[in-house]
Amino acid sequence: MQAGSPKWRRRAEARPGEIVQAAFDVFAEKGFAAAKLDDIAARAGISKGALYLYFETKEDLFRAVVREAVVPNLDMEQVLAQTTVPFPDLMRIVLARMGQMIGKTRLGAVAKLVIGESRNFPELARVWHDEVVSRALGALSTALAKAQVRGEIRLGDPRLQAFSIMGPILMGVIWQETFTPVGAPALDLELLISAHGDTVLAGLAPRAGVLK
Amino acid sequence: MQAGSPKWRRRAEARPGEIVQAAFDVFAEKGFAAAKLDDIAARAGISKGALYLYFETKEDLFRAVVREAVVPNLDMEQVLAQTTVPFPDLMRIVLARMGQMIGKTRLGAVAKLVIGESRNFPELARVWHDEVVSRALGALSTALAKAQVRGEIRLGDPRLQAFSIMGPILMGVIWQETFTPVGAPALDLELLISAHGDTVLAGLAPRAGVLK
DNA sequence: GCCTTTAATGACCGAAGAGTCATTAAAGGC
DNA sequence: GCCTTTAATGACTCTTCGGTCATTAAAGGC
Repeated sequence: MQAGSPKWRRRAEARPGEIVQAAFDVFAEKGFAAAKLDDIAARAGISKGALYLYFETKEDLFRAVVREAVVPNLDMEQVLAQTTVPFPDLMRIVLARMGQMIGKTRLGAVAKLVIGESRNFPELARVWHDEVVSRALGALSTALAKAQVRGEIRLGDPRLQAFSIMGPILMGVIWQETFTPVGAPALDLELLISAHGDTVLAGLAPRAGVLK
Repeated sequence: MQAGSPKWRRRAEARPGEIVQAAFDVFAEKGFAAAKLDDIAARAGISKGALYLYFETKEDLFRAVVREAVVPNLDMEQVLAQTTVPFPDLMRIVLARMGQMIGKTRLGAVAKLVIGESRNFPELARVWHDEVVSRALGALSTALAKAQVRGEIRLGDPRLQAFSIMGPILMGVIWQETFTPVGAPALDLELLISAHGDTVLAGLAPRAGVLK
C-alpha cells in the first residue's frame, strides 16, 4: 500500500449529500427492492457500514432520496399567482419552466420511483401528492379559474383543463425515461412543449369553434 | 380432516390462467422484486411448488404476466384506419374506447409495472413499446397526418399532436393508480376524456386563432 | 378394485443481502 | 509526539425467499 494514500478520510459533513446522490442513482435504476446497499455504498465511495452512520435503514435512505427531490418545486406557484400577465403568456412561461426543471432535476426518474413504489411506500406518494402534484395542479387550476372569469379562456372544470395542459408533458417524461433507453426514438421535450403549447392554448381559447 | 374434501385437485388446464391472474395482482401491488412467490401461490390457491410445474422461474412468470396484458390492444388500429369518418368523430370514438379499455383491463397497473421495471426488464419495455405504444401512436399519427392533408386539422408534427391527445389520459390513469389510493380525490376518467376531447379537438381545429 | 400416471405438496437447501459490531485509523487538541 | 474522539471498515450473523425434490394422493384406464 502506498505510504502517502490514507485508506479513507473523515468527512462527516460531506457524506450525507453524496450518499443520497448515489442512492438516488441506484434506486432510480433498480427500484427500491432490487437496489443493493453495497452498490450504493460503492458508488458513494464508502463501505456499507458507513451508510449506517448516517441512515437508520434502507427504507430510511429511500425516504430521504424521495423527499430530497421534493424541495425545488415551490417557485412555480409564484409564477402562476401573477395576475397581471395575460393567460397565454403565463402558460408559456410555466411550460418552459417545467421543461427546464425536468432537465436539471431528473424529475422523470423520481416520478418513476414514486409511481412504482406508491403501494409499498404510500406515505411517500402522499407527500409527493400534497407537496408537489396537488400544489402545482392547484395553482394551475386557480390561474385557469381566474382566466375564465376574465374571459381569457373557455369555461370548464379548471382541474380537468389542468390535466389537458400537463398530461402530455408527463407522457413525454415517461417516454424518455422508459422507452428511449430501450431503443425508441428520442423525444425533443422542448419541441413537444412548444407544439403542445400551441395546441392546448388554441383549444382553451374562447370562441374557438369546436369541430363538428 | 373431512372425509369428503380432497386435499387438492388436479386441474392442469385451468392452472396457468389462474396463476397469471394471481401473479398479476401481487406484482401490481408490490412490484417484481418485492413480490413473494409464496404470496402468489397462496392467492392462486396452490403451493409454491406447483408454480414450478407451469413456470420456470419468477422472471418467467413475470414476463408471462406482462405479455398477457399486451394482446387486446390491436383493434384500435382498425378504428383509426377508417378513412370515411370525419376526424373529430374518429377521435371521440378512439378516446371513448380508450376509456372502456382502461376500465376493463387494469391498464394502469400494467403501465406502472412496465414503467417501474423497464430498467430491470428492458426487453419487456421493448415489447410493450413495439406491440402497444408505438403501434397505437403510429396509427394515431397516420390518422392525424391524413386529417391534415384533408384540411380537417391544423398542420404540425402528427407525432407531437398524438402526445397532446393521449398524454392527459395517461396522466389520469397514473393519478388513479398512484394518488387516489393514498387519499387524493378520485378522478372521473369519463369526464376527463370528454372535457379533454373538447379542448384538444378545438386546439387542433384549423383556423382556430392561437391566443395572443 | 388395482395400477399407472402425474398433479400437487411442503419440508428443505443455498444464496443473497440487510443490518451489526469489534477493530482500525484519521483528525485534532494539547 | 501522545491521547482522545469518532469516522470508517469489513467480516460476521441472521433472515428471507427463490428454487428443489422426495413423497403423497387424485384421476383415469383396464
